[in-house]
Amino acid sequence: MAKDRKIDMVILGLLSHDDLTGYDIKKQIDGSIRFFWKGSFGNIYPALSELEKDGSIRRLKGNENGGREKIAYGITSQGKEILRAWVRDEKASNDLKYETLMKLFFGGVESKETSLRNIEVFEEQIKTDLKVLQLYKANIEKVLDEEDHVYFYLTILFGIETYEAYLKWCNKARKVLA
Amino acid sequence: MAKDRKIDMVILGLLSHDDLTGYDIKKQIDGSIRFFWKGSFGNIYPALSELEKDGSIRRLKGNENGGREKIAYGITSQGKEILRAWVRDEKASNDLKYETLMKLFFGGVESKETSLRNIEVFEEQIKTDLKVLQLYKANIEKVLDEEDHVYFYLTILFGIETYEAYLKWCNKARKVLA
DNA sequence: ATCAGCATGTAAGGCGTTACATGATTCA
DNA sequence: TGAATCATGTAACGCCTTACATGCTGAT
Repeated sequence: MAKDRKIDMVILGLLSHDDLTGYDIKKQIDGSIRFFWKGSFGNIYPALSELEKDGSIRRLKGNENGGREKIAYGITSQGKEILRAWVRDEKASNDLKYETLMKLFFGGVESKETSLRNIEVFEEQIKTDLKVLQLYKANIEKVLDEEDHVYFYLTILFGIETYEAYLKWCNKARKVLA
Repeated sequence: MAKDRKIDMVILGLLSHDDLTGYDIKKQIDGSIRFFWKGSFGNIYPALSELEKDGSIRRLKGNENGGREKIAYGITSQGKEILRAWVRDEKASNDLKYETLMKLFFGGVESKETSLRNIEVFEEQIKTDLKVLQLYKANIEKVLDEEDHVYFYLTILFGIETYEAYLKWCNKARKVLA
């Protein structure tokens, strides 16, 4: 196992629900997972190779539709145990890098309008993402009875709660600056 | 200039207020800046060398107290312009990695108690940090009339707003899981 | 005298981003 | 036929973390 490569856990986590290809995994990361973790092909494919090598996942031969090269993976019992051990481990590092906040922190070297503009750009991005989250929320509330959906639901609630806080702050910040 | 090394901007930003040593910079990062950016000695010292080499900062000879080795740096006009150009640049990447959320997202592979525990650990950390932020807030509100303090104040408000949202979410999450 | 904190740096190794390379399939 | 999307990978390069190495200063 890689020492500290969390992308391994994203992969194991996703494969614990379904068999997936690297491309599928990327799509899921870019969908709902991107709100708390990111990944790229140059990241995912090497991780898949290594996870296969040490027996945490296995390559599946299910290539039913013609000659297309498409490699799906499934999790092994070893992989499942590694995933569980990681979930049980209490320590978790939440590493936040807000370049927007940094620009604001040093905003004194430029005009007030510059900082207001930086806040505006941030706000627009948040509004866009918040709409996506609210869509997810509406969709999942229809199927909330299934046990596993609860965990997805909680992460969406987290996103909505924090994004709304961001927007509240944007308004406050505008007033303080003015 | 390094391509995409934001620690350069932290350094330039701090030096735009005061002359500082690498050690001072580290302390400031570990203080108020750590809420939106992090840095280490292995990060800061090489960055200082390179910033000096391309003329964005300069080494100051002010070593008044005896033979102690202590290297303070000051920003140059070139460094100030680089900092300003970066602040003016609208694009900013806010890169958030919440391992806690990831553990929760895949919480279905373990017991409900495990997820509740992970939430609890997160909550405790947030409560600790929120107290620090509220202290900062109280202290800075005494001197808010100085123009430059406004920017620091805004970042503190950001932290408080989001951390309070985290705590609200923790309570919701507990209810949803129960 | 000893220990915590001040102070500067280097080295190894790991991780990730970006760009590139390649080719198949689907739909207009 | 051409473009978009599906699909897998590699290579270069850069950045950061961690651990290590070294020595001074101030307080008890």
